[in-house]
Amino acid sequence: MDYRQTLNLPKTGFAMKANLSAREPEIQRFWKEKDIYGKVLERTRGNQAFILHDGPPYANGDIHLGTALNKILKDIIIKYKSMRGFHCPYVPGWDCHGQPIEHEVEKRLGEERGRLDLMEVRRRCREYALHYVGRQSEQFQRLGVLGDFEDPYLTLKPAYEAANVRILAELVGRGLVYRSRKPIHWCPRCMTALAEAELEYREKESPSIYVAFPLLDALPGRGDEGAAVVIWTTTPWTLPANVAIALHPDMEYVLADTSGGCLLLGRPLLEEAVKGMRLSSCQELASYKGSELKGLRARHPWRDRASVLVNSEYVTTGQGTGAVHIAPGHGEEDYYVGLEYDLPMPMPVDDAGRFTGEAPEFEGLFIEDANERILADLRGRGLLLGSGELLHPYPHCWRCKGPVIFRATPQWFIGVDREYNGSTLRLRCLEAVSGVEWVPSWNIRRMKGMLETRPDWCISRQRAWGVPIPAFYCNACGRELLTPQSLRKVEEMIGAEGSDAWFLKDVREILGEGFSCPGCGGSDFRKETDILDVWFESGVSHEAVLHSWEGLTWPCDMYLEGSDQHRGWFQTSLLTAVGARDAPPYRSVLTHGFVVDGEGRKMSKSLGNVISPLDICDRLGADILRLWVAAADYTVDIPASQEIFDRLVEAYRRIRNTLRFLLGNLFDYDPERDAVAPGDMEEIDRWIISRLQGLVRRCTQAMDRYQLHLVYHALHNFCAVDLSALYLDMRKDCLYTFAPRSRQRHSAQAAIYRVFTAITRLMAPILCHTAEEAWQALRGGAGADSVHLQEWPQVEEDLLDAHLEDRFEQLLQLREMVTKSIEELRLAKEIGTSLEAAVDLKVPEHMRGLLGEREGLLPTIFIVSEVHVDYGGAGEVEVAVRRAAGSKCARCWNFRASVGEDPAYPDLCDRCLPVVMEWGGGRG
RNA sequence: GGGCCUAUAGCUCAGUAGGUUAGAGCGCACGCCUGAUAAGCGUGAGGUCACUGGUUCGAAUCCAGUUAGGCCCA
Repeated sequence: MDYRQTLNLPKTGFAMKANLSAREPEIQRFWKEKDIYGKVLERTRGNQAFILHDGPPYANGDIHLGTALNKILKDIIIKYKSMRGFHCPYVPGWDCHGQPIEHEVEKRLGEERGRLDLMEVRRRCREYALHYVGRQSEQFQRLGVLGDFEDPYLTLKPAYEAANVRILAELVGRGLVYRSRKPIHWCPRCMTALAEAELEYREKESPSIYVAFPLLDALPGRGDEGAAVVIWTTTPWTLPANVAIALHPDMEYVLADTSGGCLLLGRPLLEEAVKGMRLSSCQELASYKGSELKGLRARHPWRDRASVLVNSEYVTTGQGTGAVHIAPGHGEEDYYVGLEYDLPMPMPVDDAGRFTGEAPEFEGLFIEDANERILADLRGRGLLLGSGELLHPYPHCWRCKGPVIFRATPQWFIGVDREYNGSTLRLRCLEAVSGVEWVPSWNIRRMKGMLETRPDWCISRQRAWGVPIPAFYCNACGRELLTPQSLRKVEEMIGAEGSDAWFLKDVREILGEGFSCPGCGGSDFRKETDILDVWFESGVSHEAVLHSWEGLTWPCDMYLEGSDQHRGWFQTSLLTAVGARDAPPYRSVLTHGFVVDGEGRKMSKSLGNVISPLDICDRLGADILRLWVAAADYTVDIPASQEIFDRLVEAYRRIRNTLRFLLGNLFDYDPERDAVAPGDMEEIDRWIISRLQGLVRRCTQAMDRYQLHLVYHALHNFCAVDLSALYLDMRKDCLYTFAPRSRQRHSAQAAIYRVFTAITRLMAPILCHTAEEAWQALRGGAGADSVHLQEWPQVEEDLLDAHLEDRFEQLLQLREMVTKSIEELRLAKEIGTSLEAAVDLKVPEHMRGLLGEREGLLPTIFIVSEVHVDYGGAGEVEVAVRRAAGSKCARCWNFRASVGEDPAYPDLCDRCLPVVMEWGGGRG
């Protein structure tokens, strides 16, 4: 007879094959239909808040692994905190303005470019940004992220735009905003500023010249020998704007008597320079350290002012003479040297790249055309020591393809060292940083280091797509008008109508009456055309968002972004918050590393090692991606590779099958009807319940420290070892073969029920879809609550039984010896399954305490048919395994002497016989 | 070149305050089972703790340097 149907074999609709790519969208629909996000907020309303403020990704392109990692981390933390009872509204946001979008739109315009007016460009940029907001929103939700996706914050919304002006007004009120010049990339043909991303680097042939700057002061310890310091440059046209010559403080400089005169050159570059200038003789006279020469003056080729020798770490030994010509208006490094030494910044070049009256010798000439004249002039003065041509990579304009230049233009700045109320923004920020919790903790070093060295913040951009810098200029005297009062007017307007209004309305419409120039008292103004740096825009998100969505708080509890944001959003947010609101906008800052490949190298198209999160979702499922996030120690680089995902899929399967098996054994269990209190459970069931408490404790501690990978490992280990390899394997005999309503089986089921309902909740923040699917499966689906509406499991101290666990630890050690012995027999082909084995233990007397009362449990622990214990052992435990006596019971597969005792059921053992009788009776 | 950080089995991670033969899971190899079955179980083999030097009775752990890699800056 086939006794299969008399067994309580597992039954469940929870499929072994996950098919996540199809199932997850269904679960997400379920969340949406039931408004689970709203219900979670409802459940926690009135509780303490935990606000994670979303850093806005840029609305350009599809999400990549890094963006996915970031959003999943946030989502896991929010789901966990919500289950812990915190009120966690999550408002996702997008960075919608800025040069990359404008550049993309312009590229697509093609022929139309140039014909479109500013407003049309802005309209198209807006369309473009909103398109990608929609797209990324769907992609984020596909990852299982829950949040207020119906009403996200967008930096292009009027209310958000107004916040920029509000913060700016505060900064202006504190005297932190000023206007000054700074060199930027400039295309003299298009007459426009260019961003780094708009540059195309190509080879260019430039003049390569050596120029003598005769020293006005004597060298230390020497008389006046008419010595000259020699510079090398590829941009002769920047020489009229020269104000200094930079030497490396640690480099050695040689004074040499040469065929070209008495020259000062850097020692490491001496040979090359002598060759470059074709000098026939060169005799060393003296040598100096760069730091010794600081402060000496040289004669400028054309101006009355001296060119002063300064020290700079920027000077390299790669090319040139070790003496670098400095024109602060024509180079970024030059600019910083200028700031350091408080040098003047002449700018004799106009918008069209022509020399102005500031360089009368070359006035009217286009810079490239002037090179020749400059060379001739220098030669005439005897200052040109050598000239040639050089092919080198040089930035070109993406539009007209011509070479671009560095040119100082007026910009707006936030001064970090301006004093107000007895301190500066820099110092206040440094102070504020100490009150913030940095995770990992060493991030405070990085943040402080960057704050200490950062320059003033240039917040203006010569662009169309963004929020205007709402300044006015007096048409009479040119002076700017930017006051808290004028800004309030603009804030009102932008808040009501959006930033387009700035461009559409004239000054009087915006300002109204009552404003006059602080310089000349005039009342005729024009508008600034620059817009704000997008970093300023995202930097005011705390102001724009945290006050404006229900339930959010200022400051918030956490910012969570990649470690690159120390220089980005963490810092810009801190500057605007401390500058305008006198406090940091966040209580804690958590950072993660960057995604790298299996070899630890960064992901890049050129390396061909890029993995798309959307592709992973389609092929493997979002839960696999979430498992990847949870499994990695994200404080450092996060590796991603095919192999890693393969391993994660295996791990996922293990967890899923464990859930499935648990569910399968609960098919006939009713927690109301069949419950068994832990105190009444079988010892083995109390053991797994106790182990479960340890798991809950470990997971809770790890989550509280944001150490997700410890949760993953703990959960996986629990499923693979405690449950699959041990508890469930040992308990199958009871679950399958005991009478369905027997006390022992109910005890096992009650334990399994507790385990199941706990681990599904433990994994819910991470495997949010799978946990939901399993949770629904337990209740048969319809009308069930979401697992995300459940509370995080609590450690039940009274169920934690260290003594019991210790006892089981010893039993499991015995088990290990037994399984090894069984394996020997199996290898010898004497037995197959362990139920074919009988075990004889010879143990010392002192083990009677451990084993005496548990002899009946030993066959279960070892999963064998028979165990005999002899307490007459001397020292070591001796294990002997032999084939079990008796015959195999056709139902429970144990080997029993009792099989065959009942002629009506000759293949049943005495344990199965009554169960079958009852089963038959129950059926009849 | 500068700042911050990382390096433990093929993979993901533990390794508490320097102290026995460095752990886990997965993968792999071999075997078992066929009542978790595109599952489950057992046994086993894998590590010069990146490298070099130092401190110490003793270093994966502390210090210095080197190499490789990441982020930011130049």
